[in-house]
Amino acid sequence: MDLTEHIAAIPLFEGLPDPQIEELTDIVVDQTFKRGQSIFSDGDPATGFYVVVNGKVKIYKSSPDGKEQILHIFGAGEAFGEVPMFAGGHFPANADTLEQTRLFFFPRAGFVDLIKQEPMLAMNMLGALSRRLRMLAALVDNLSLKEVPGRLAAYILHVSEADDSPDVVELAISKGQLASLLGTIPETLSRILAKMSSQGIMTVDGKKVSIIDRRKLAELAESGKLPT
Amino acid sequence: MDLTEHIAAIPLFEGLPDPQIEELTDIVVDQTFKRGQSIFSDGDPATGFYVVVNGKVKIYKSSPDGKEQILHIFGAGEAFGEVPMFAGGHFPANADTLEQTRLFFFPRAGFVDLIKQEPMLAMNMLGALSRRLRMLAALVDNLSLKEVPGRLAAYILHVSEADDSPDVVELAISKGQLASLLGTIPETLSRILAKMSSQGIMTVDGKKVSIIDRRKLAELAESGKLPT
DNA sequence: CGGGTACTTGACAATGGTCAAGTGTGGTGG
DNA sequence: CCACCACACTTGACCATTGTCAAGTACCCG
Repeated sequence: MDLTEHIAAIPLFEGLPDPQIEELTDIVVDQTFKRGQSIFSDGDPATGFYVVVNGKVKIYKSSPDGKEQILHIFGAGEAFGEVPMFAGGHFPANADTLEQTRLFFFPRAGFVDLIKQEPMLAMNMLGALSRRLRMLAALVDNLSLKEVPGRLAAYILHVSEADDSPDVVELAISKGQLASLLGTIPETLSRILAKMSSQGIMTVDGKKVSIIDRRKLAELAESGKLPT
Repeated sequence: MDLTEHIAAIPLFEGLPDPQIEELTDIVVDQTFKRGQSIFSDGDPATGFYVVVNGKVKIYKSSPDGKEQILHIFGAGEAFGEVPMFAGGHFPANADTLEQTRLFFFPRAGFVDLIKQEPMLAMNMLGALSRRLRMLAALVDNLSLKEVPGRLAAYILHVSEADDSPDVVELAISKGQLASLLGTIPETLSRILAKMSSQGIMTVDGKKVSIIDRRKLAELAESGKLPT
């Protein structure tokens, strides 16, 4: 699979005529990062945006004392770092790889012109940003209106549903990262997993979570509380 | 000031050629809401989006037991409810007026076509969504990584800076709404305002907040803690 | 077979939410 | 013009959730 095919396969570029795909192929920068490397940091000036070819990237905010809140985790085919192209000019958060990751970097120069010429590209971009807004709104909802057990329940259900609702789901990320995504710390997550297991809601074995009582899980996700 | 002028003055439509402005004038629906009315609810199917002519609108999520988290507050000239036009099809949150408010409603039909024809409109829309993402990312950062005093400090500074940094700022919203915006409740906000006053950081008189020690406020906003 | 990282568990402290009871204050109607 | 009511805000006592600090265990990678 060569560069052009890779680029044509990116959802963001779906429906783009071939000449434009070629144009993108000319400007793309192919980069590979090792696990745990920083791609950019909050406040860095942005000179373009990225698409994940393979691997995983976390977008996160961090506080002076080292705590992190993950905003998104992006996998193959997903774009990130577009916001500064349309507002600001500097990245609004940090990006690190979670594993070895291959990225396509598209320099800003010229890309904006391409959008202006290609309504399809603009629409795809609008769709991508809109979905992202939806996700962030859901995150705020969770952080602010649910307690940790509720957030965890919602997450498990979300993963299960995204995978056609099997009762056994595999966590794609480490528990430490999951804690950061849920806005808590590993200790708390660990305790809550233990409590949910002991209450017969699910079983946990490493990264494998088996849902036993989906109804109780759903209740919990609706801001219900875990009985003591 | 007639409809066309109003529409031409909306930032989202900046740079649009006159014929398109006329087109918008033909499809716009002019609506007026009283204070405290619901414009749409989380999950409602969306048939278009809105622009605030005057007044104030809060966009918020709410939990089954009635708690609310405000995501945004929009004033004159700002658009909201565009997300479902590009992703989903239903609103991702609730919208209520905070005071008597006049809105322009733009039906979805035709609007998407207009975007495809007018790169300028697409760019404006991308800018609007990008700024919104930035704001939400900042909100998540605050909710997750700062305690309430820090969030309040950041809010006060933000308002002050948006107004060219005067030392006396007027709260645009009620303290109850501010509590919801900061992800807390009126009781807690009240206590923290009292504490900050007694520590000589600022004084509060109704909706008027006078910043006394801007340095301490800035420290606090950087995730510092309020000394007991 | 190390050695470090990830995870778990325990005891403790504290932020902030709940419940309850005031204290204004502005708007309305008598 | 004043009384009254609703509503926004404040204050106090209490307690639940969750973060902190400190060990200890399991596990993966080299």
